[in-house]
Amino acid sequence: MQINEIFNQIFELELIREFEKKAKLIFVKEGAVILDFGKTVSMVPIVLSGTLKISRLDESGSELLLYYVNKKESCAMTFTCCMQQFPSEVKITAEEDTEFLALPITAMDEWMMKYPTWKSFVMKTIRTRFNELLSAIDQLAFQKLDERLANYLKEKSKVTGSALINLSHEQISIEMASSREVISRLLKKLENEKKLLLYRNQIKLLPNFW
Amino acid sequence: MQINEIFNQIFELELIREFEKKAKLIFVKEGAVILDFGKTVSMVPIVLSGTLKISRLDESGSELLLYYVNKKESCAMTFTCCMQQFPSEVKITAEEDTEFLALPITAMDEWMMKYPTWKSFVMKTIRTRFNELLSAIDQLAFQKLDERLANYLKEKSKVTGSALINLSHEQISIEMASSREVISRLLKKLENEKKLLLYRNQIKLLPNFW
DNA sequence: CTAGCTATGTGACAATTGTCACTGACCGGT
DNA sequence: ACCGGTCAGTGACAATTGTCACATAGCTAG
Repeated sequence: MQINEIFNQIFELELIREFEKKAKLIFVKEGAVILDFGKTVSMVPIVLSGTLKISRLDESGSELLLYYVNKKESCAMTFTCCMQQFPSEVKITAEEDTEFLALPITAMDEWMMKYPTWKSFVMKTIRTRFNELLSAIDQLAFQKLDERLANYLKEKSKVTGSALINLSHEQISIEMASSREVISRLLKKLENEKKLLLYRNQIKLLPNFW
Repeated sequence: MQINEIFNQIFELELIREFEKKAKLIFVKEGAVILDFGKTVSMVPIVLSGTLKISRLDESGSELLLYYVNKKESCAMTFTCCMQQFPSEVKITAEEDTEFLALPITAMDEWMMKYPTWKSFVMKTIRTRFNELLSAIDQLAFQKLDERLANYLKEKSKVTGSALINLSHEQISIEMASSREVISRLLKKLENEKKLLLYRNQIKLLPNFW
């Protein structure tokens, strides 16, 4: 069975059975909002295929990309929020068409006790997400926008597994909490340096970029 | 007994007995480095009195204050690092003379299983620290330096419980990953707005500041 | 009291980023 | 092929932040 195939290297069979019994399988289209900022966390997602995007909003509507949740991964902040019934501090969006298991929050605690693999999965998730937030902080505090942009493009390329990035300059500027014109300028600079090619709604990273 | 007094509202007696048996009581002077960036985490601190400062460094030696650990609190990142034996991503310094318990990392896991109050303490710590990192990100991404500075001063004042802040402009600029002259300028502006008074190595926040 | 260190104040200027205004390019639907 | 919308390019300028140079003030050890 599909779920089994995906997780049998990570979790014990018994836990996978629990997934099959208690989790809901959900399919969302690219762009769908799975959990909005401030909403109550009602489940913990664990991705089967596709990618979820975790981002932070401020009052004025600006956005900032924090990290991606890929296949076999989950989001640390839903763990900690849900275990104590707090509203979400982040927004979760489908970066592409995505299939995930919605784990019931009521089971989280029980599974932590019962399944060592689940506990270590939770701990590992928390640790890696902490590090991703620290990395976001590093970039904001210590790097200039051009370095951040290069990094952003590398991340996108890694997530999609392609050197082609299908985004408008405006979308990029939103995810980086900057402005469209600035991003256009910096991209143009990178194009002049022969590191990438610009098209409408698309950027092609050249070998030189890496 | 002292430890009991501090923690008997939070933890079960049996766990406090474990503290007394297995934890080491450590006293450090202001400015002491408890754990340096990249070093192996050898214990989890839990503060009895005073304050620890958690900060992030980059390669070039710049620093950025992340958050404080006050009385009865601990640092989430040492939990997750130590449970899986990873090097520290942050630097821990004594913000003032501080007394803390050094909990043995070997006991963390066992206590999580055995003491519900410990488990919920860990979860609560992780959640609040996540939120503090998110708040740091918010400030870096969405706020200007003058707002960040005002916020920084408020935090300092809250931690020390005083409207007098004993820091040079240079120290502030380091913790905020900015430069001395810029901080001087912004402080001067705040002084002109009658929000604070500037002295050598000291800043006095006025009622108007809040 | 004074020499010397450290802290602060400040003007001038540079670099980075953001904003505004406008142009033309591209693209899908008719 | 044309229309209307979205997207990208660009110059001019503003705002923010960083850097440099130097002056001055305050503190402390001797």
